[in-house]
Amino acid sequence: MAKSKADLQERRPTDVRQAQIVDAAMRIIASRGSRKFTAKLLGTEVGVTGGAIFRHFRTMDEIVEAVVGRIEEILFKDFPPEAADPIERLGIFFQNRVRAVVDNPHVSRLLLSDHLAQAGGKTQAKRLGEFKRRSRDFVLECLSEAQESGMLFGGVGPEEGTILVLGAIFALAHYRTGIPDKKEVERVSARIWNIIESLLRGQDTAATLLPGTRRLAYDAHLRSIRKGK
Amino acid sequence: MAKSKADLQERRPTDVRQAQIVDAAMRIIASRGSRKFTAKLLGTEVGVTGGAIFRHFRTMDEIVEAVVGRIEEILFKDFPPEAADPIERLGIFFQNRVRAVVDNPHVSRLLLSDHLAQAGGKTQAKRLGEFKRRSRDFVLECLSEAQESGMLFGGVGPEEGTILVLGAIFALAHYRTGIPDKKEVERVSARIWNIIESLLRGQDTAATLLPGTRRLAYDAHLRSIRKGK
Amino acid sequence: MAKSKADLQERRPTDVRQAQIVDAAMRIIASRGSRKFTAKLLGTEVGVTGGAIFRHFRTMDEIVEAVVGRIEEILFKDFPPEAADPIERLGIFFQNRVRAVVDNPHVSRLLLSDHLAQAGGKTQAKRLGEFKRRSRDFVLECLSEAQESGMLFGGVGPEEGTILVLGAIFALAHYRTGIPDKKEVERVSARIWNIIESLLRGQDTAATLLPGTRRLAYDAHLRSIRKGK
Amino acid sequence: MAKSKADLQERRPTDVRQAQIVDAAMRIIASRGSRKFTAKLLGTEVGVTGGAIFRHFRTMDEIVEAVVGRIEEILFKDFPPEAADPIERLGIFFQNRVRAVVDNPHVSRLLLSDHLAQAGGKTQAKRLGEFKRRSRDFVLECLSEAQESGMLFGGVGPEEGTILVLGAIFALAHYRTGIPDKKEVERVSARIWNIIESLLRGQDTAATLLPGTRRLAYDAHLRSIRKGK
DNA sequence: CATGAATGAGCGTTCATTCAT
DNA sequence: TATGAATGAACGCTCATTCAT
Repeated sequence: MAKSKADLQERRPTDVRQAQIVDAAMRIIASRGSRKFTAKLLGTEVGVTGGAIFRHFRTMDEIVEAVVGRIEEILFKDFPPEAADPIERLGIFFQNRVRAVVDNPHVSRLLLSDHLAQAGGKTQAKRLGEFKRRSRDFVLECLSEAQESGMLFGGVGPEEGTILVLGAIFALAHYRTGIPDKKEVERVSARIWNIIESLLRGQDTAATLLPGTRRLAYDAHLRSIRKGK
Repeated sequence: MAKSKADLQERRPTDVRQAQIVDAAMRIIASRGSRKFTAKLLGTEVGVTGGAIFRHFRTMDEIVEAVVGRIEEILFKDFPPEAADPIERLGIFFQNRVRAVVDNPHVSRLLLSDHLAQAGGKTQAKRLGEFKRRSRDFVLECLSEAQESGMLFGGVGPEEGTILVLGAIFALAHYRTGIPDKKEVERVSARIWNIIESLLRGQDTAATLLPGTRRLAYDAHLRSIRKGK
Repeated sequence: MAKSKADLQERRPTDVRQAQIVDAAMRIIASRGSRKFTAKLLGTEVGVTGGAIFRHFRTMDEIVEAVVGRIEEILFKDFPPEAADPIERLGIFFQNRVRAVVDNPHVSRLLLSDHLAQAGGKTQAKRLGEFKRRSRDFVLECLSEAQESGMLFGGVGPEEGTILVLGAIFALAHYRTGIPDKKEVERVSARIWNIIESLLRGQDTAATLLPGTRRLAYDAHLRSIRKGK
Repeated sequence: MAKSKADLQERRPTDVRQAQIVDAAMRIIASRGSRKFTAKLLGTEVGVTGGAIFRHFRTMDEIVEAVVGRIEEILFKDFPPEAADPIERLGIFFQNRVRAVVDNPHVSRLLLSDHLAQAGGKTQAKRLGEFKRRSRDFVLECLSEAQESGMLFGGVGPEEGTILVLGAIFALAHYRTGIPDKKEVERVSARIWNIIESLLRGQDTAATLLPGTRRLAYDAHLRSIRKGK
């Protein structure tokens, strides 16, 4: 209780401040827009003056760079997943990605919004484009592999599948504007994947909802995530 | 001969200028970011000086307001569609909306990017939120109605359906970063809808790909759009 | 009397303001130092706000560039003089240059002080160095030519002569810290040149003070300057 | 081995640091300009952080004050010289001063450039002005005394002589932009003084170049300097 | 209706100076 | 004695907005 003063934001070492600043930057850019991404507001958010920001980052662009790096971390944690079955692999990616954007609501807004692209220069915009491309390519490859292995139901091509999968992730990320109940989102996202999976495999959707033996690996993954929480 | 000068951008009446300005504003915000959304650049794009902008709009915020209004027009043209069958109705909406965002690439970027929300104040952000809500509610209602009428396949609830439908629209809007071939996007979007529709109706997807009589109304709509081109 | 308002600094066209700004910049840099060379003070001096400066020059460096240009004009007006006799030529240069730096007291301080070199970048520093070199080379060449023609008294080489000539100009420019009486400076500078000339020509100094026929051209030049006043 | 760290710039007593700081300050102001005269750079140059500077000087102005003091030392070392003959006295001053500014190139630039006047406040500017005045007065007095003693050749008054003497010092200090060969400068400066002296004494310059007995005192002084090196 | 000079607020950044460590 | 985080006041520059012309 003698440390009541220390609880306030005073004299943190640079590495701590850097993390705080990157956090604040993500919050600001995502929820208040790149126009509000100013050194002063950044300072206010971490409890220092605007000028003090530049003790920890040389320029504002450097902060954007760090934010983009942080997004990459979040987005591509455990990427790419390693399951033999390409559709299973896709399912793991789906759940990971939904989880990532729901747990980090700023990230999804950041990515879609191109706010970063304008806050940072062309370099950062390019990196962000790469993130999108890398994700899309992964999905496309999973589905192409599935198709080549004859696992993909004839009515759905890799291209259409990609749109459905990525679209569902987008939509789940933007599902509720307010702070969503993560539990609920998780339930919905599980149901969504079941639907997509059965669609891809060309099964009777109803059958998929009563999980059979084939889904064991995926279910195990899901359980491990839940326990990890 | 004497009017050679007048052919250039000089001394247009306010209503003409307003339209030019709103156009330019959409272009700038969408493709160069809200940070570049300045009176000077706006002026340059329509061929006047920065100061002249304020003859036609009192403030920059007023321009944002007009841009939001324009987006509403584009997004909710022919909305809501009027088909008796809720899934058919949804299909028409799907195609209209995909068409709208593909024909107006700025709009899709604008909407998702919340650039407007930051350029304008909270009022505009609210309006944009309304647009999203109105669209989502429409989809949800279509699917609820379908469910109540027993037309919705049991494996897919209205909520999941909504996510798939909206997600697909998102994904199609963002499908290609460059300027997409509209023809191709249209083909893909048609295939996507077929997949979604058969999924919703619980049919064998393959069957849907061989259009039956039930899809006549929708196909008629599609044809009318194509002719309109 | 109805124009009392117009006398104040209000709404001048860019070219007028640019001249005012360059003037003010010279004054400030020369007498208050490059540290005080700020947009705000510049603005105050010409009667506008600091920000308004940038309507007339894009950057502060551009202002420094203009100042350096102005100095070049002042320094190298009527340069090089065209007299057949190299020592006469040198005399004209001497009087011109003394006149220039006495009439424009800022220039001499500016040149010697390297204030400009730091206010501007390396480019401007180089240009200023060129001014010095060009002046020294002219003096050196006059004296070398005189020597080759056998006109230079043996006791004084071109190098020593150059130092005496340039040094005298320096010293006259810095002669009085306050605002000097131009008339007096002119008288002194004429006497100085007489001394230097007779020294260079190896004459009895006293003889030179009683101008003979050989100095007619030079004296004519001096008279024309005096009339031009 | 254990003191390898201590060999670097670490934890010096204040007096040592103060000297280092004044040195660094002179270097910086003279060669990089007063705009670069910052606590941080000063710190870097002496091997500490910017903040540490203020352990040794209370303010930056105090450093400037010390620099000015240092300049005074350099400039007025062995001043005024004590020879009976006023022209001889002047000659000693001349050589001393040329030597001082050539040996301490920073000083000459510092003095002429008024960098200090801007780095410090008005107080320092005044002191620097005093230095100039004191030097000029000394020269003027030597020449007046010579005139009163009938030693000054009639054609050259004390005022004109002062300008020639001070000008030559200026010019020698600025003679070469790069690092000058001290030996050569010394030779040139000796020749220059010979010329000036014979001019002042009204002698045939050539005679002066063959040093006679009258110059013994001065020559002795010169020799003592050379040995001192 | 349009220009272009001006204001004033604000932004990124630097810097002297202070102070807890 | 030194470090390095912080403050607060500039500074260069941009921009929305106003207004005389």
